[in-house]
Amino acid sequence: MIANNRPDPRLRIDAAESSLTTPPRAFFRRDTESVARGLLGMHIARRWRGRWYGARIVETEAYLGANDLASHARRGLRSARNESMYLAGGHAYVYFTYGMHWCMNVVCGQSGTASAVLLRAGSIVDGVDLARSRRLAARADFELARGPARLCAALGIDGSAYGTDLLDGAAAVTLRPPAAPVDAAAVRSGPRVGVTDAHDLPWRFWLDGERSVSVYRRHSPRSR
DNA sequence: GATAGGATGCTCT
DNA sequence: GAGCATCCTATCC
Repeated sequence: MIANNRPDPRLRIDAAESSLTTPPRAFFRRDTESVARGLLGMHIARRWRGRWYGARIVETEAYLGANDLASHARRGLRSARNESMYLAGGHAYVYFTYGMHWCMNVVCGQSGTASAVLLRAGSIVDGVDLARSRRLAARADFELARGPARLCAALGIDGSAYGTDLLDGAAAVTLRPPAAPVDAAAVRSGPRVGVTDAHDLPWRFWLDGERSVSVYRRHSPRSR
């Protein structure tokens, strides 16, 4: 474990170097919306077979826990599936959905609360060749991690990352601060994608102009 | 380009 | 048993 409690604006990302730079724990103890905004521009780094590769986060969604009907922890629900949502801020909540897709959240708040931020999209900055090999259906590089399941697929993130401390620089999946400051004016917000309940709340955030931001589609009930 | 429908299995009610 | 924090492909314009 590394000392993560000292914010350092000089931190820079270099995937070729060590894994010793992660955001401070205090960053994730704030309110969910602030964390969702602040995650934009950060990098999610994945270590695989001794090599680091990763993506710059360009789109997030805030899920506020017990009082958010769209959250997996709505009404205080606690189960084996969402147990990691109740860990301290900075851990990973990974879930399997639609019978085939993995999606990853960054837990926020204090231990015992269940708010989280879904990583909806990223642009691959390291290991594009590896991401391409995992995402053969992608026609262009900006499509490699456009969408929460695609992001996980491109980086090879699955249930093995469940509960990972993303601020542990030695973990297989870690967070890194932005390589360059993010212009607050470039951050946009709007309704969340694909949720059935509370779909009009503007808790989705993205970086304006990024091609990897996913296409907004409001949830529509499906027949089987 | 936009849209509709199928795939797939886990989770909750 | 119904629904799902999704993605891919085919089809239509």
